[in-house]
Amino acid sequence: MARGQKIDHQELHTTILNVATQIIKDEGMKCLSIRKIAKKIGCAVGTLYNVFNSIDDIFLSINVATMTRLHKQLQQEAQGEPDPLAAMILLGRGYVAFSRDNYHLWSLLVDHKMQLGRTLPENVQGKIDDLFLLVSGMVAPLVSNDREKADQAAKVLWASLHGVCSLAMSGKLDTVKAEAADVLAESLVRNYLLGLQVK
Amino acid sequence: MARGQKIDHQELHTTILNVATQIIKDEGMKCLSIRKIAKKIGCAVGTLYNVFNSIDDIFLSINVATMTRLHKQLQQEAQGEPDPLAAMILLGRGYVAFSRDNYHLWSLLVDHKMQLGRTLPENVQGKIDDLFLLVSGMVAPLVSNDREKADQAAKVLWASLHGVCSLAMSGKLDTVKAEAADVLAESLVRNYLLGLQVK
DNA sequence: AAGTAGAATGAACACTGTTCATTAACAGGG
DNA sequence: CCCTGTTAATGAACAGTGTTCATTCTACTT
Repeated sequence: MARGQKIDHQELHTTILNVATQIIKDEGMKCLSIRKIAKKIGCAVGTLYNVFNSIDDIFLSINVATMTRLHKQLQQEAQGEPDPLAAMILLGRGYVAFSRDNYHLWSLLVDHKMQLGRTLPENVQGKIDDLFLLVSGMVAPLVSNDREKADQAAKVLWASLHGVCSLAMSGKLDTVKAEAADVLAESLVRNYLLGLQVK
Repeated sequence: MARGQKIDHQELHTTILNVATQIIKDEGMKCLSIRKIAKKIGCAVGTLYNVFNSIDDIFLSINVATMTRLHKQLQQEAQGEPDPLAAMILLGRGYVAFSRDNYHLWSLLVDHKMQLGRTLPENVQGKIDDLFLLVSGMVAPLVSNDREKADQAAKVLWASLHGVCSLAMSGKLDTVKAEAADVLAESLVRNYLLGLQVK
């Protein structure tokens, strides 16, 4: 890329994200480096810093995109199922499926951590909230639309689903393979929600 | 340390682990480096490689120690409670407390991943199994001592507890602070186990 | 045509884990 | 007591990492 050449800033932005996303899809986040992106694009490392403040910003942007896709997929997965419990089980299975089908991107999503002291940018937190609200809204009918109860249940379910996928993926659940994760997820969602309704 | 000087191999081993553990406790795993350990001990970097094969081996050794402590603490926490449900709730709270009180060490435990293709050493997998068996044994009385049911429930609970702590710690549960994690954990354990016993 | 603003550049810096030829200290034999 | 292995501590060197910034070149304005 010639010096001083004015290129479409927005275009470069998306190119960087596309290239970075592809590397992560193929090789995982540990194999992503600034120089690798620059080499694949055909520009200098410094150029990337004119578009993103740090490699962390690139990670965060990718995560926002991943969460947007996840949200859409979960919505589609559960929509049309009138029974709230059945819908929530579908959502659980959908989450497991997403984490399996997007292993490296999902790993980035859950493994990436802010450096100590820094908080999540609001657009990232917003996406988290969106996902949380999706779950909360689905749980509400099961707890007499008690907002507080629904929020707590949603937090428990969301975090638990995350835990099941997380341990299943990293092989830390002993003999549990990725295929079995959806069985665990269904057991989790069904029994937790049943338990909530006991008396 | 003078060249060629024969020092107690075992002593150096534990010294390295102690120093590394202290750094992680104070600053987190991202701040641990081979050179930092060497500097604090007062030896060369190469010396560390005579004792450990890689920095990953150091991480794994620390994780084994952490899991041993966690196992002991959970055992103490729940022992003496005759009611299985109440005992399991105690275990859940104990787990949350441990992750709160040992933030950096616990983070290392859950964040550390084998590089692709490599599997966990058997002593590490053994410690995971120990913890899992602890939970499985406690759940058994609640599912008519059905081994298979108990194993599945233990997997669900263990993974879910992990998820609750994980998201609570990283601030990804929105307004949920670390103090509230034990409330979520209790909700999780109680209602899941109640649900399991419905009908 | 000259001047200016802006961005692409890549060398440089301070780090990382890991390797390995060098070298110093010890142990045993003559 | 010296000499000779053997052993292990050493730290420079290597190939990486993210990040910075003075330089340089282009495109646009006056």
